[in-house]
Amino acid sequence: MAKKPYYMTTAIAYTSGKPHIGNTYEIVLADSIARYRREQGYDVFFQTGTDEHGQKIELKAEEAGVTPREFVDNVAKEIRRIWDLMDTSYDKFIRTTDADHEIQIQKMFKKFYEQGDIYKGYYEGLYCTPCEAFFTESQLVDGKCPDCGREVKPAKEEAYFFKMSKYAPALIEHINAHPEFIQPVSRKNEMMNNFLLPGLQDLCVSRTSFKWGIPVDFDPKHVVYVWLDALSNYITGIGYDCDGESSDQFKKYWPADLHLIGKDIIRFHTIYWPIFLMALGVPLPKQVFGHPWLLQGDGKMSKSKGNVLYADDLVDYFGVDAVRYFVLHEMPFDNDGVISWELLVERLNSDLANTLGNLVNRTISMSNKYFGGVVENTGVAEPVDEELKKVACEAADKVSAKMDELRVADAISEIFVLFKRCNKYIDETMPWALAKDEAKKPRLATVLYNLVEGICMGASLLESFMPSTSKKILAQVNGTKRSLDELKTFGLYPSGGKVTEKPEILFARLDVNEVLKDVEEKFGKPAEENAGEAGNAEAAGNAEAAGMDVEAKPEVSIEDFGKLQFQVGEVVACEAVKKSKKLLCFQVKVGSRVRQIVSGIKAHYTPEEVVGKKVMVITNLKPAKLAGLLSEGMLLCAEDAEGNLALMTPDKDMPSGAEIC
RNA sequence: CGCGGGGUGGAGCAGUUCGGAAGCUCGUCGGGCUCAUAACCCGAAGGUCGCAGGUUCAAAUCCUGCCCCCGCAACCA
Repeated sequence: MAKKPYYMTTAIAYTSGKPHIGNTYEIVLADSIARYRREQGYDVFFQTGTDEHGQKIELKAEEAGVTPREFVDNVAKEIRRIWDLMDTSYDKFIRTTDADHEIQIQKMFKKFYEQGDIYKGYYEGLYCTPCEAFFTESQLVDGKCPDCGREVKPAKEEAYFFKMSKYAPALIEHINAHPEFIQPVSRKNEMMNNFLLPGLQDLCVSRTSFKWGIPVDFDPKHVVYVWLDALSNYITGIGYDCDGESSDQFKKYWPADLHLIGKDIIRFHTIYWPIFLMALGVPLPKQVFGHPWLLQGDGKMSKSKGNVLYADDLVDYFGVDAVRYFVLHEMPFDNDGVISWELLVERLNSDLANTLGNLVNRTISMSNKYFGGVVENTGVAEPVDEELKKVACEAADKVSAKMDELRVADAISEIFVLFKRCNKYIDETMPWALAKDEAKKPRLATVLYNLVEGICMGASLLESFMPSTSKKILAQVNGTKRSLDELKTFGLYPSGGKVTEKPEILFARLDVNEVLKDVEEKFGKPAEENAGEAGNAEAAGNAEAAGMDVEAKPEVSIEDFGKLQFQVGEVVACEAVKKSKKLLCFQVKVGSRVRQIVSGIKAHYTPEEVVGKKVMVITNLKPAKLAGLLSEGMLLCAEDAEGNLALMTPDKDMPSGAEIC
């Protein structure tokens, strides 16, 4: 009987930079699902890849002084290196810069155009020529360009639009008819209420403002909107052809069984993507699952705080499987998870070293000590064995039930229930006591047999989540991996098998403080302060004594420096910007002129306390519009590791307008 | 009134769909055991389930109002 196909994908990673642990989480999650589905007998095709077009990448490449192509090649390589490091079993790694993908996108775009789903229209607005940007009436400042303050004039720019509204009713019907389509279900209402029911606007699906994208072949000054480009990877990657020459692979695997994505991009996957597919006449994917996020313990991951976690750094400390275990275990079904060095150490110690590693180690040690490593089932059963056997035989079904709901964290927990039960069984049977009585040797043999068997069963289930640990354990006890069917039976370990003489420590315990200290040295900053007990005061004290290091910027010449103009300004008025959490709007007198400066320091200063202060201002910064207010310059502040700000003021009284050099 | 998520013993979370004895992991304390990676097993302490009202025989769960935290976005020039 042919295996049932199962096609699943991750979102493709955007190649704007190195992926952090949160991005890496998705591929590991997907991998565990893919592996388990294979275990369940599906013919799985698991696709991941990279999304490589767009203005942001064009800019990043420019900053880095390389071509976009070189830039994405580098990043894609790095992403793939990390995916491989994490032992993920993807079948295909697609890149949106692949030639066959690009050709299909062009064909699709043309098809949409020819069948009237895409029409050429105009993006209308008020245009500022020097800034090359459109603005709406409400964005203007005094009727002028909010960026540069110059005149704007009505203009329109050519663009292609997709008629979303045409397909909206069909999509609404589909979502209602298939409640499992959007997971978790709480997201379904969000999509319906916020986007579908109020009415979809036509989507602008081409850009002329940058070049790094797939050109529209019949109108090359346009490039295809990145989302249309990126989403389509799910079909182009398996051989979809717009002219009806799709591959056998496509026919076999489409529609996809699962799109696994972050919760932030559910809208694109449950509205735009289905509509594009409808327009192509291709069936819709069966399910889109928006997983939660993995957050840093102390909040936002930020490069300036130096606290971004990367998979490869974590792997250096804990190993691949421990990191896999952590991200899978710590991530609940529909809530964000938390990750930090401390939590990682805690999980490693308690679950992996203590519960699992120690179990395997003590079992093998006893087998060697009492029976020279030979594991024999003498059949001397006692009632106490039943509970162990029951837990062992039910484990596979319980794991499967959780996996079918995509509750991966819960599935792993079920496996650990078995390992914990094994540890308990050792205490119940007290093998060391049995060993003292020669007459009880047969019973002792059975006890150890049962333990080895339990470990084999648990290790087999572990394969989807911690593949190399699973292999290591089975190798140490000289067992073979069981299929899910075989896991319903207790006692398949061949009697007379021999375990390894020297059990290797699977997971070594780590000392939290040592790890933190090490991390601090290696990354130059505390990864995270100990919560509680004088942590903050102490941290502040330490920072005071040690100073704080920040990421160094490239050296600049005196000429570069000279381009900036700093002056002393006097705050003559200040008020909070309404509707803004962070901004204060200052009137700063610099020389004879009073200029308006908007600054994000509301959390640190009240308007009253800053009036009258002399401050340091960059006066030749290009004006910008913040919250609709023109800001001409920037107030300089010092910022500490906690993000506290202090305005810079002159040491002695200086007249407003005095140049700082 | 921008969108969204959240506030449950010291920490991290489940439970909220469809009211019905407050649960899990870690930590702490006490005990047991000694095969093992100071590991394992048992037990205990510890919670006004953010606040205030309401519905109900019964509310963490339903309703109303409020407070606080966090993402995203706009606006950390």
